[in-house]
Amino acid sequence: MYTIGQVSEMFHLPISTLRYYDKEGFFPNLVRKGNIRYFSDNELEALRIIECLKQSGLEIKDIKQFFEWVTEGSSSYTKRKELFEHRKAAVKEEIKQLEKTLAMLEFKCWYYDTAIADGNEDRINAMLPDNLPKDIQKLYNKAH
Amino acid sequence: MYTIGQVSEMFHLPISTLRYYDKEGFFPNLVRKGNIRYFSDNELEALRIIECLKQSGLEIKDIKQFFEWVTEGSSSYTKRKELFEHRKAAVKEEIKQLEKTLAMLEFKCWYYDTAIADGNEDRINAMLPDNLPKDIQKLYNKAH
DNA sequence: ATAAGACCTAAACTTAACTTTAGGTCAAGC
DNA sequence: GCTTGACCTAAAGTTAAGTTTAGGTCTTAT
Repeated sequence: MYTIGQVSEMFHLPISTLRYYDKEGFFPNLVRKGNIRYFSDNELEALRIIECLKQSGLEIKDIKQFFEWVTEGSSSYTKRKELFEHRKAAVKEEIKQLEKTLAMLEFKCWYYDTAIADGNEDRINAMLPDNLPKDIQKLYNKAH
Repeated sequence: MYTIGQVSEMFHLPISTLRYYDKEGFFPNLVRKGNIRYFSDNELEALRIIECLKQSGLEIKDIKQFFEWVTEGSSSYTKRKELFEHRKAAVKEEIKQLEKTLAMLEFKCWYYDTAIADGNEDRINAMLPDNLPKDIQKLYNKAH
């Protein structure tokens, strides 16, 4: 059993955020003793799920919906599974996007390395858009 | 040369967003004829950079700063390069986080597959936290 | 010559996800 | 017995990144 201050430290989340999550219904089984919240492993796992769904791009109101399904019990297993499948697809897509972004950033790092060495961008501009060094051309094509 | 409507279609961005970016100074070399904006390849590349920096997690005010550096010319090459290096590190970190998130989502998909097959979560809970099937245990450990 | 369609501005509005404020309870240490 | 520190609530405030509104211009098709 942990107090809100302990959980705040464990997850590096402000206390106000934990209270806000509670108000949103994200801890359906949270126990209170004399108005004070006590977080169990159950709530810590809920927090991990919240962080996961948030990182996956889900909005707070839909995370709320998920916890409503949890309180409905086994009849909502299928809905919950579909939610996770959709989030899985979304995260895979997001990673793909970020890899494209990364290619652009790596290209730009080379770009400025070269510009710094040359003192200007003339030589680079002469190589664009398809006479870049082989590895750099790959990055450029991925990013564009 | 493209009108704002054409660029809007090409990049799937609302016209209002392009005007907002312009007002923020993201197109330092944009040409106007009789008050109408004309976007050249130059501005399209600026847009690609904006999208890239935005995806990398940079805030609008810092993207603005970047375009101020661009107008300063070659004296800011080093600053610009450092910006891209930092964004590169940030995106790599973000991808790592998303891969952890993905492990959690894959674990949860297995979890609900199993719960649906069993009609309850009892068997799964008996396996937690370290008697899961080998592959699933890997996902679980990565996510926790 | 008028209606439609693309463009323009300045300024007010929106939305999500918190965060801050103002005020209060309660237990422990000095 | 009083102050400090950790907890509590309800309600107002914040912030970023646009979006919408209300008004206007200019060109082109009818």
